[in-house]
Amino acid sequence: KILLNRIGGTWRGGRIVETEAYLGKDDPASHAARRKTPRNSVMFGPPGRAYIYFIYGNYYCFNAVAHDGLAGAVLVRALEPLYDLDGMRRARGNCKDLLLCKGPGRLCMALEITKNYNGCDLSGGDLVIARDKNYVIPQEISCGGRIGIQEGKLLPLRFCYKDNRYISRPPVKV
DNA sequence: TGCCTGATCGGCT
DNA sequence: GCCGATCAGGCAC
Repeated sequence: KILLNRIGGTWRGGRIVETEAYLGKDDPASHAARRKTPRNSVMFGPPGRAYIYFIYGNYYCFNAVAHDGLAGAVLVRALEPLYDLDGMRRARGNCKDLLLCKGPGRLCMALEITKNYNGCDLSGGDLVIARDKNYVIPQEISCGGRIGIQEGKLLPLRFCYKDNRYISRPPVKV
């Protein structure tokens, strides 16, 4: 799929090449591992919405809510830039094109995704996940450990195109 | 109330 | 590979 944000009438975004799954109470790394709070409430709601949170005092991370009836979401960790690269370059400052969307914080900067989008429906607004019309040949997808966490790090819940140059880090064996 | 940790990045060594 | 910036949430007390 592709992730797009319409900014000033221009669609900006790219192909989703790296994701991580976060489950509910059985996943200690998930924000939904414990009770529902104002911060994580979107993860407990209907699927197809954006769950966006602020992290490390500096960055945003974008997730798509997944399960219906169960808490869960998919973190989008990297995009292959496809649309409005000039807009991404402006939003990211002086940065190599390879790095525009290479990481969850970076892709939110490039697409100007902030907590203002938390809870929005991803199927028909400005921020959308859409079918990739240029998707042709399925690349090999690897499955491994998630990045940046301690608890739950042995669960094989990170998925990325194996040899895509835009993924944030190589696959992690678990 | 206070302390600690974290789904990160960029700069520096 | 290491480290600081920077802050919200979770938890102990």
